[in-house]
Amino acid sequence: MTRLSQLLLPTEREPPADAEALSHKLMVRAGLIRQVGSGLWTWLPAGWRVHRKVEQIVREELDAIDAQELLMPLLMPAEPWRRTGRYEIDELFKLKDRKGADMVLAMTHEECVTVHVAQLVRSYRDLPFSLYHFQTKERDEPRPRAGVLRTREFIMKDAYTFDRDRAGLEQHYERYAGAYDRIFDRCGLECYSVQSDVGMMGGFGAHEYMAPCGAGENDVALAPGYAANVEVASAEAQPVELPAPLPAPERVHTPGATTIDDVARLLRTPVGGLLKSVPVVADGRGLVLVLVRGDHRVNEIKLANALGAPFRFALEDEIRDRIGPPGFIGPVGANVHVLLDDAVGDGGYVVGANEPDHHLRGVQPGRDFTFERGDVRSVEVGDTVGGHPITIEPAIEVGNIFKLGTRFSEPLGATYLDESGTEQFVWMGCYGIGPARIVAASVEQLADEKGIAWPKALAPWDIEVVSLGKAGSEELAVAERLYEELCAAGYEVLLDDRDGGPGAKFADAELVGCPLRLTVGRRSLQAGGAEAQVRRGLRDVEGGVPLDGVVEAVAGLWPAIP
RNA sequence: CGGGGCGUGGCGCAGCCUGGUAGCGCGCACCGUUCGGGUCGGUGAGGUCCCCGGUUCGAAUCCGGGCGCCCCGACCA
Repeated sequence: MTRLSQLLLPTEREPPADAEALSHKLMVRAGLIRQVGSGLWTWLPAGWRVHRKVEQIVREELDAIDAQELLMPLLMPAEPWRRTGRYEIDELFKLKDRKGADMVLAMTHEECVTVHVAQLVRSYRDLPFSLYHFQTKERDEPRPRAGVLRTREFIMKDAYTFDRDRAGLEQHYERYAGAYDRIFDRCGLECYSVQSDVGMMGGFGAHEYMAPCGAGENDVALAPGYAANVEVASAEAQPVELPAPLPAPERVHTPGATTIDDVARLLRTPVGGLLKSVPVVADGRGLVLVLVRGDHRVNEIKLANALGAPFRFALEDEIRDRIGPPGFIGPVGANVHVLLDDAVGDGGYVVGANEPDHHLRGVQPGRDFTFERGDVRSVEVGDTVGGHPITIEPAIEVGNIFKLGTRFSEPLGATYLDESGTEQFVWMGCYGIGPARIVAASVEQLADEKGIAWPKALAPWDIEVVSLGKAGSEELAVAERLYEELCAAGYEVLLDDRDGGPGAKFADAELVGCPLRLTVGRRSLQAGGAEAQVRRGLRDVEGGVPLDGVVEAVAGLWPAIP
């Protein structure tokens, strides 16, 4: 049913009072989604059409790389989650069935799929293969937000690959990376594949697919030929004008100057000429003094990777006992291992003197203290990659791919026998896409002040035919005819056959955002046709389209419409 | 989990401070009007004022407790 007079398409003039994000406001206003509870949303008919468009693109591209679609349940026994150590995750919804057995609502399906593979795969002859499904995920998020961008229940396409070894996994991974590029491209989304942190899942490598948009939750560092999550990004730091090192560190009185800014002001030194001393305690390594330039910030993820272990910041007492008075600590003369950030260059730096109210200046790394190097700082706007300054943009993660290795096959016993009859663990990869996020990101990226401007690939309907006449009018009769002909030609068409003023109809059409609008009114009928307007950019098509031969005329316009 | 805010017809809000008949705009229904950018006029329907308890002759309003929702941060397998 695509007559607006009968369609449940509740458009609103005003956005919900509590909406912040553009996509949240517009998707509600355009009648695509409606909230049920915190992080819980109903997809109304128009919204669901868009969601299914995305699903179908994903499905076609995955089928094209020989992935096999199946469907696993949402509700499952807790047992496999205990075995993988993930039962304790706070976001996991836990419940009991009537017999008192522990159950969970799957937040992802590694456990489920691996249990099957453990049972079904016997031999290297059974490998490799890959499976995927579109299934609801349940996650008890601490803070759902921004409409459909971060919810407690959502549909995810999750895929899993199964190989006999690492080389097989690498191949599968590359095939998926290719499919993902094609998917986001077909969706008309601006999207970057960025190196990402493997996080607590461990694993052997991961990429995130990031769609830049204002409502994004992640920050991505971008330069020509470069894109990375700021969590792991590396770049060349802007240089700092530094004095040469003094023949020996000079002790200077800096009463009460416990912050970088205090010291820089007092000593008239650029902030980048100070070294910030950050004492941390790393698992298995003990106390480590991390040094970054005064104008830089320690990146905790990069630091953990550089240390090769999780860490925590040192406590005041530990600092006092092992190094010096907090606020005045430094590497010189301290009996502590030093990790020096890569961005620290040559020159005479200012560091804490390890005694109250004093700093040292003219300090030269290497001469005055020994150190280990590491890239542990967060990149900043103005840093460069390959000579190009980077920008940092917010982005929404619309997909990810992840080399799991044997993270799940080991605890769940997914093994096969190789040619020699030796039992081996299956090597796995996992690959996610959130269709709802693609929808929201598309709205964010392409909307204008009038509303949503769908790309052809995602639009709920290809064409909206607007009749400006009331019931029984010639305008409506003509609009009906165009509608029938275009439908018969294979277009998805929405007909605005409501009794209403032109203003309201145009406003709704622009809000809902179908790529092409045909308008049938008295004016256009006198000109012998229907007016045509491309939604993106609101470009009027010169001369409109004729009443006889609309299908041909639209077919002519269609390829040029974004 | 820390911080802030909000719950009053479908939506957006006022009223609360200073207790006394529950209001406005939009939307909706009907009549007329208009008919190429959210027409105009009239009539009308629609509300447990989030819930429970307390104070009071009387509570949307004051007090206590609870629930829900949003935003910022933390978190995000």
